[in-house]
Amino acid sequence: MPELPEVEWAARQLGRWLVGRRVEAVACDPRARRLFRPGSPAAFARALRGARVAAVARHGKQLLLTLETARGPLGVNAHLGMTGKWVARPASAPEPGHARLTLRLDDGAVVHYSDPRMFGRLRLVPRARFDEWPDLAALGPDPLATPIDLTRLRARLAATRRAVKVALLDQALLAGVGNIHASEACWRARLDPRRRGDSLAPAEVARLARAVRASLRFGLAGLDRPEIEYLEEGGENPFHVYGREGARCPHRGCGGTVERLVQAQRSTYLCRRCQD
DNA sequence: ACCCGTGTTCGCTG
DNA sequence: TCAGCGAACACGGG
Repeated sequence: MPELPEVEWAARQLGRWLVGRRVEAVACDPRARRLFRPGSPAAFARALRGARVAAVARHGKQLLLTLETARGPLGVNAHLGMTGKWVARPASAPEPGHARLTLRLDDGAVVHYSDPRMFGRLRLVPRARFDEWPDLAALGPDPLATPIDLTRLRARLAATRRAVKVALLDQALLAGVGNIHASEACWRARLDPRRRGDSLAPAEVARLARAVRASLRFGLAGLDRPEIEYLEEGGENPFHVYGREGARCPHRGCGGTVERLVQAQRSTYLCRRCQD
């Protein structure tokens, strides 16, 4: 599920559901020990009970919740991993499958975090000092929130021998680009994803930066419709090359075929005819 | 049954 | 010292 557009969408939903609300009861799945850091699921539940949610923010794929507790501010850094999902339900509704965290709010609503594979994380950040948290400090700039600094991107790509598509997955380069949009951005920029980072000319870096932002905005536009209440699996593949092995390249007049290959243990989709 | 997966982290290697 | 690589994590879906 989660690429950066989905995480942005989750942040907006969480903002609507949680900000200004008090958490009256918390339940954590005791078997999901690896999800809650530091400490145990029970300790996490104790830390959140009675807190009021002051803000929900996002940087890259990291969600940042600021809570006010009796002992002062407390941060929660949430990451959806591969299969994490936040859902709001009426208190009377059955909880979703693989609910790992359940928050009962003072307005009667119930918000669940569900995550079958438990590759996500729910991390307590003391005093909500996100800027001092090492994992977050290591992230690069967020390409959905701010224009891409071309000088910085050029310098960082010039310093790596890795393939450009693999470099795009490095959250220290740009925070939030995942496997889908890395492929999509290379296709939009007509760049071969196997090109070494240090082989790109300045004009190619500029094309790539535009393509990254265009792909992310395109992804968000597909979600940002008021009638959507929950993100569901299935439906049409909204992407241009991702998951489209064997299809015609959608670039006008190209006539090539989308192919799949593997880079750094992840699928890459490309059209060899127009990406070079 | 078998293979695949929208992500991150850790340990090894050269 | 460090960039880069590959296994590991855990489970559902095709």
